[in-house]
Amino acid sequence: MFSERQQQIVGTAIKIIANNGIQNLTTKNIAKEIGISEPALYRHFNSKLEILKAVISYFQIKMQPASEKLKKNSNALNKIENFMLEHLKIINQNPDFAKVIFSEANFQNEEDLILKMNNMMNQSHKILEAVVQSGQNNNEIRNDISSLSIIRIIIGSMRLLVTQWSMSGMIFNLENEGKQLNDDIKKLINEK
Amino acid sequence: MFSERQQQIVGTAIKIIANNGIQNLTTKNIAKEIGISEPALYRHFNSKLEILKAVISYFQIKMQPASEKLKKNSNALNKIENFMLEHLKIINQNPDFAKVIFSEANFQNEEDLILKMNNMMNQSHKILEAVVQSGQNNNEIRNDISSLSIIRIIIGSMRLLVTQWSMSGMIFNLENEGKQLNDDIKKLINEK
DNA sequence: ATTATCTTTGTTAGTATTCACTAACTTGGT
DNA sequence: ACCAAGTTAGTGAATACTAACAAAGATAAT
Repeated sequence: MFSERQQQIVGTAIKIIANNGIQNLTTKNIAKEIGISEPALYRHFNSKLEILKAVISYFQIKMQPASEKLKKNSNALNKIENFMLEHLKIINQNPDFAKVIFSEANFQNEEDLILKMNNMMNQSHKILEAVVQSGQNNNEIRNDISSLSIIRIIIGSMRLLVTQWSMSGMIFNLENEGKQLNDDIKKLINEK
Repeated sequence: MFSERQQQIVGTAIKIIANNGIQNLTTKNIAKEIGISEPALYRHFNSKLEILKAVISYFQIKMQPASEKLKKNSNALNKIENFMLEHLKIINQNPDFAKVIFSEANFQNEEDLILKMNNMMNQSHKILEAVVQSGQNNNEIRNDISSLSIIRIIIGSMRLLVTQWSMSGMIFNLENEGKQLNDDIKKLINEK
């Protein structure tokens, strides 16, 4: 789908966003970092917006394995645990992602980008909702709490954890803290 | 502290960020929206950065009442409930805030702004932590869950709720959904 | 096999536009 | 007469993007 040069451009864009903020994501900076001229970029992407779209696609592809964990055959709480830990594992392995994720607000006025980003998020939320509800039907997850609240708790706390990790300069172990958080959530929502 | 004109400038900046994204927050747009010339802005602020700092200060002042709820004399669960609901009430009354709040990533490369924003958040987290821990000591809040996880759940789910509300175009009632979320969190963390 | 052409990917040198900000002047209230 | 708060006109720097050309390898014709 993406040529090697295109992948290099996308990777460089992510690196720049992570290190210097999206304000410094300029065609000039991308070209300089790669070591080619600015117009050469336009041989591979029609516009800067196309590059940003590719960044989201790349992100989406990389995060896919986390959503897959929600589909594997297992009980609900295990699926959720695997989802969370896989999610954090991927981010831990690609720390640049953490800062790009939260730039969703920066994409605010680019309709296409918002849609692309929203679709990505809603997708995993939908699957997660089904998992939570089936868990509630099996008396595996507490039934006196709305599935919506449970989802908000899971996704919200996970995102906050990543934010804190990223903003702290990654001084703590993301996967360990994630495991702790997941254990606590499991304790809270499981139907004894 | 801030003159009327300064308040108008800050308010206009917030409006622009909310409606058009921070990329469109330009001195030109602020001036045009107010109906004065661009250089007139510089009679009231030394630079655009100063305007952004004022935006954060304004935000901080407006959000203060929410943190105050954590200090009022009451039991832990009530304090948390009042904190959450007050927070959402303020945001509901100032919908423009929602989009500015979680744009901390936008301030990424402005050291001063990051610090200002981080201080603001850590402040309420610290107070919340004390409330949760005292609740745990009083056997009011479950003790088998780390206070850190509880805080992440409360703040994380609340932030996600606001994000969803803002991204959905505010189609649902933020305060009602907040009440529901808080009820569910209370059920989860209270020590029966 | 050699030559000719095409395509891909790069280059240098520019474009118009926009940005935050400034210089110099004006006006109206105290 | 002074001063706060406005104006018009303009600055250099940066931005996304383009025009025109160059080189080199693949493809095709002779």
